[in-house]
Amino acid sequence: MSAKPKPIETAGEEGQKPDTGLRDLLGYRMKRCFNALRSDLLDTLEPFGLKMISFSVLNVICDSRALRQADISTILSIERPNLVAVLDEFERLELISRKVDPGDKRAFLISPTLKGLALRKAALIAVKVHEQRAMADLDETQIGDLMNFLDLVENRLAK
Amino acid sequence: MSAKPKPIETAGEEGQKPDTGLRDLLGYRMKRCFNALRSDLLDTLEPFGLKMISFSVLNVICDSRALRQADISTILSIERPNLVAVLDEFERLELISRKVDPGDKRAFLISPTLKGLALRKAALIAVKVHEQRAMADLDETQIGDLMNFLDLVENRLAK
DNA sequence: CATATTAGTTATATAGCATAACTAAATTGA
DNA sequence: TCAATTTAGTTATGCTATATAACTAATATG
Repeated sequence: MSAKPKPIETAGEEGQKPDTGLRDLLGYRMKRCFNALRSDLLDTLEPFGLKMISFSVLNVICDSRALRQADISTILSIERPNLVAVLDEFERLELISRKVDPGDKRAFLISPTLKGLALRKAALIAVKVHEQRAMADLDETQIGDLMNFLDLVENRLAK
Repeated sequence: MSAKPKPIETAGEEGQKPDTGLRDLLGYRMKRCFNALRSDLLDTLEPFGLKMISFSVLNVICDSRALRQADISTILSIERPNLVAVLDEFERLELISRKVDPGDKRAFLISPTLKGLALRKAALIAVKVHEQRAMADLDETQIGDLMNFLDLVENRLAK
């Protein structure tokens, strides 16, 4: 199961990738892994004109209608200013609509258009293919464990 | 396998974090987790004047002496241009020395100074504390599994 | 109603990653 | 041998992602 290929690495042997010490660190492994995943995901999203953030934003908008911008920020843990350009672009492309909240004229209610819903559907399919490729060496149980471990670390560090 | 575990999501129940669909995606969870980890790690490294990349670079230099810059780039999977400023700063701070390779006058051999070795040692201790905090909810086996899973995903996506 | 808070925005800064193009030195191969 | 190619390091530059301060307009509070 967990049989790790312990590399001993006492002396003499100079491996081609002497990142030995760093390999013990979760942060280092996660950075490497996330980087590979991010790069592949960006390639996957490129045909849809989406990036990581905009993909996430579009998904949230499509899953729960009539959110306010601050809600989206909170849900995705992104700063409000960083959301504005994404929504501006979405609006320009007619993927979403901004409607003034009748009950609070400061706020906008964000809703997906049919075009937005269609784009998200298509992109999500592509992303799921990408994910299956990324996790091809893991079985269902391992995938569940991995997801769970990531949540545990994230929540542990949550301020 | 067509039975999608769709949580129906008709009406009424409005979860506080409706990132439902996204939660199924490894990329989304990993991004959130990595983000939390990265933020905490940056805080950890700040007293040492280090960032994620410079910390990694310093570690590699301290673990295997007399590397060329291109070796460091390859080991850490970073682009050569992005290494230059890091090494310039390290040199300025007298953490490393650049010596022309006698066998190839184009190349520099990078070695840590005593000051560099000391800084890396101190920073590594702090990082290990940070890591223990991050993984406090995981036992040894789970940590090993998590590391392994990350490697599997990274290697699967390696071009 | 005066004050404080909130929603969205603008401007700006930093970290990380990536590519093209340059120079000097080494390699190649005709 | 020497022209052409490749390689090591560098410079310049751009983009994505994240973060903060400060502004405006509207709302909430005391």
